[in-house]
Amino acid sequence: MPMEKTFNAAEAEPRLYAAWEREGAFVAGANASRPETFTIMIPPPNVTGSLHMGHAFNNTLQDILVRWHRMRGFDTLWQPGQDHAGIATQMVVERELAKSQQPGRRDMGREAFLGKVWEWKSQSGNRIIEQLKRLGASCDWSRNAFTMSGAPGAPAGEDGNFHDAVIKVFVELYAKGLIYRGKRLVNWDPHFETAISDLEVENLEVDGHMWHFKYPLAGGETYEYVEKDADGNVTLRETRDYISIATTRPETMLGDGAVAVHTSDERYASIVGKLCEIPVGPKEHRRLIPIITDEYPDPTFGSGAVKITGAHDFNDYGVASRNGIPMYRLMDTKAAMRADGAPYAEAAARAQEIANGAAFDGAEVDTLNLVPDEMRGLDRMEARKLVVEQITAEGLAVTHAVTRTDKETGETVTETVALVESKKIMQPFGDRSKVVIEPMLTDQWFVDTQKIVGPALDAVRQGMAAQEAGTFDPAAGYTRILPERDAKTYFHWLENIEPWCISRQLWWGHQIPVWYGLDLGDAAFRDDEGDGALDEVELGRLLNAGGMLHRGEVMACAADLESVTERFRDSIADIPAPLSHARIVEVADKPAAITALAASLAEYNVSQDPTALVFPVWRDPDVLDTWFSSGLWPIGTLGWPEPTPELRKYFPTDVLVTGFDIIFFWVARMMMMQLAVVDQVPFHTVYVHALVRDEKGKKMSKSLGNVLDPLDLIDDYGADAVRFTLTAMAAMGRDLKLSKDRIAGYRNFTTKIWNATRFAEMNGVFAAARPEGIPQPAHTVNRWIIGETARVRETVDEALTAYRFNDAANALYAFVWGKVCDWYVEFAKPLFDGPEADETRATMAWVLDQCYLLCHPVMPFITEELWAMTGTREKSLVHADWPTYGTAALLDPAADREMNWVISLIEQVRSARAEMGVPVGLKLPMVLVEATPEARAAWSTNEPLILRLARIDSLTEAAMPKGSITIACEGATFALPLEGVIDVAAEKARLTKAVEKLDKDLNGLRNRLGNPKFVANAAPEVIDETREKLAQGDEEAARIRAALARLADIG
RNA sequence: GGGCGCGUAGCUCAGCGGUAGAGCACUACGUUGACAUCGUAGUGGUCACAGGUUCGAUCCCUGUCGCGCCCACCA
Repeated sequence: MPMEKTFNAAEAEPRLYAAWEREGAFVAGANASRPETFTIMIPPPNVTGSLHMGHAFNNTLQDILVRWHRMRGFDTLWQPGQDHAGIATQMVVERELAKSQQPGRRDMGREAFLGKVWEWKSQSGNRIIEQLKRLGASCDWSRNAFTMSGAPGAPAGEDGNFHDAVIKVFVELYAKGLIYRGKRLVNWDPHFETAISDLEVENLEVDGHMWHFKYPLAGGETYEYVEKDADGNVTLRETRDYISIATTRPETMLGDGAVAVHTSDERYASIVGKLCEIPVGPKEHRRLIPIITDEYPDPTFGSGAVKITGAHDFNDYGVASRNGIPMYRLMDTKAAMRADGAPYAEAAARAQEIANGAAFDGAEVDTLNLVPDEMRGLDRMEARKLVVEQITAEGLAVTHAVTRTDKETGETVTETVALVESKKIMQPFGDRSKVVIEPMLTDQWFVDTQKIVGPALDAVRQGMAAQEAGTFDPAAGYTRILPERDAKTYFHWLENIEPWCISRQLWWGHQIPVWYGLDLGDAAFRDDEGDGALDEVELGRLLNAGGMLHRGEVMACAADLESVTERFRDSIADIPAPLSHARIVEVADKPAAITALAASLAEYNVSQDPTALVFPVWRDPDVLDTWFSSGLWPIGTLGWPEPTPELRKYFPTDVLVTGFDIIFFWVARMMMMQLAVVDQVPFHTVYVHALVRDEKGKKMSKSLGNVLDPLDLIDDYGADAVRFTLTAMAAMGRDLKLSKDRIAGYRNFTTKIWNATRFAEMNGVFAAARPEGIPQPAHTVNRWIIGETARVRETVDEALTAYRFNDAANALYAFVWGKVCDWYVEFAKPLFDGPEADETRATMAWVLDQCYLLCHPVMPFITEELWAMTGTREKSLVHADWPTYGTAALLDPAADREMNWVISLIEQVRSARAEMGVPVGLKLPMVLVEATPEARAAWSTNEPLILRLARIDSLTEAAMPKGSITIACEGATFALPLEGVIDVAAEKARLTKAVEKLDKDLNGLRNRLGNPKFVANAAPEVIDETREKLAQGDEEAARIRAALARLADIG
């Protein structure tokens, strides 16, 4: 059956992929012929994800490495899987519920909601896997992993043990003191109502305003305010009864705890330590706050005085913490002004006691609500408006004079207005929710990253040092980052690392394995009478303690409730005997716990049976940051904490291929966590690739509408073309601008290799069985192409070893198209008619096989198809043996030189013909004017090829005929007699141009060789090379000059 | 404000001490034993600018000018 004219990717690709899967071709260990392993962990796409260009790029590169190693016989594992993506997934499922008019998350409750998420996952969560298959990704799907597998509530089929790994790590790090809980200022997403990490915040510049307000000094006190210029000259001196404060967020004034000025600021030295009044809120309850000093305020900015709102600003939080300034939370979880707690008057009175020196109880962050009654429940923007109006109305806004021209009268008017500067401010937004993020003082869990960052830094420092020294060893236990520049990003972030907030107020995720109980340890529980029963007083005291337990909660961090029971036994050892026999029972929350305890104590009093006592605990409702679990991807996917054979075999993994955008999120955290947990680096090399942009260099985004969907491209051009394009453009560390033209070009390349095969097939190249081994033909052409093949094999191996994917792709392209198709196939045509037909067929069959083999990692589909079509094969191309022949053994320098001469001669003839306007169809006679014996030999060996490709009908030896074109090449001068056809002047111009160009080059070479310093200092091989070039060039120039001279005779 | 990078043919980019390459685009020609998703030939570059190091610089160093990206707490 004759081959089609082009490869039908749409038909063939799914068929070929299915065949690979049927054979189990991607299963780790399949067909491995050597003991070494090669492992890549896929960066797990989100379950909610669908394949975008970034994935296509990332996975193409991984697949190339994987397929290359697999063919080389490594026991190869490409571990696939998906990330549960806490926020993103919860968001998607909630949206689905809303769309289908189902009850919302909170209405259906946690368990039911999680059921919905799992349901969604099983229905829609596999889309990206199918898409990766279309790309040709050769992952071991039998091992597909999920970061939530094995979690409570997971349905059948999701029973891996990733959850166990995550929980175990949390418990261990907690035990080591590397995870702690604390009330800290965190980034709060008011839409999702959860904390997020620094990395999930994008800071964007927006239009904002800066207001300037007067905070009056307490009791109407005054001071002399003096401003000086840089030279110390007084520029302003006035008596003031206020301190001027600037703010972009007036609503936060309600939570101010102090005003700070710089330690060295002389302007305010006289009022430091005094009190000033926050100019907002009910007049009769204005709060007074102290004026303090700190290093933070910048005396050159604004008035130099800063209001300190510890609960709503990261800088202020630092100042407040350092100086013991109370922090008052003003907003609720939706970032509306708080509506809970006692009325404002009461709260303000308490705040004033604190300002006057009463101790601030940390719990008061949550219990004191300093939002004035009329602002409670308002959106923060509404509250801001009210605050500004109120202050302005009272005349406490700083004013300035503005002159303007009255439109009607045309007069110039000067008026005094409140000073409101319009300015660009940086505002934080949630990267998922896109809403404004609020700094919020809440209880969260943190990883003490400073304590575990050391090994992660050391490992890469060593890896980079080795890389630079050229002594990099994959087995040495360190990690290098390529390109080197990205290591700087890694270092910079890790060296300045902040504690990592890992708790999220979400439901979809790994629930934090921590249980709280009532703190019954100290005075709260006391059996005053010692009668073993609790009377009402004793009970009341206990419950009262329970109700107040903000701080004294007893915690147990353990994998499950059973382990919790054991921990509690320890922690309640000093509790009176009856209670220590209590059973531990999990309840939903704290109020329920108090009720349960009361009931069980009553029961105990009646029964006096210690086993009637119930000790209630409740689990932390928060879940872990998704990146906490994906940070364990390398060991978690291999079965850790179980000592599985896979873990032993495939860990540490080899290479991580990832985008630079998740160096912080993921790479750094994997390094830290794997080192902290199993004390090994997770991979020896991190290959960081750039971003795929549109053809104009813009980031692809839905809102810009410039997104290229890889699946559309695969439909249009085939997966191989898309892969080859991405590979050819993968210059290390540089963003790539993708255009359809480029892909079409590489699609043409697939067609080219297809048609070279088609040609071979039509000429009986595959008719005979392939002999074993590498052919050993006699003809120069065949010997030459074998050498070229050996060269490209070496180039591809070197390029892939160095992760220079584009070099590999370009070398293949240049070889297949530029050498095999352009020359070898053309040379073969006449050879098929001659005595070398057999050896040429054998050589061509071998060469094409090498093309399939070498191209397969980049273009797996078409090569597999051609492999199958062109012979009876022992195994599929996926598992065929990667060529290992050396270049030197297959290179024939004489054949090389000869073919270069032939090619150059043909090119010169073609060029001359085209320039002289000789019709392509016209065959010309050629005259050999003079030649060295080598040139004569080269001619005679290759005569049929030259005649054919240069379109010459015969060669005769004669003196230079009149009116002919000169072809000067190494060792020979030829002529194309074109009397009457050629224009002597044109030929003269052609030759003159050629000789001038040559002369220019030759002069350069001569000058260099004439420079004694060059001869003295340059490398000997460079000098030799230069001399050789000069000699060759001189010879050629001489021939052209001779031709010119002859032309002159004619002319 | 810090950090990182980039300015090479009309476009997109390789190259990074020995005198400049690819693809696309463009021009002319073309029914050549596979391929028009093709072939042949060609046009096109003070390698941003200015200094320095060197026998020699697109490549290394310094500065300038343009352009990106990342990080950052100026109220």
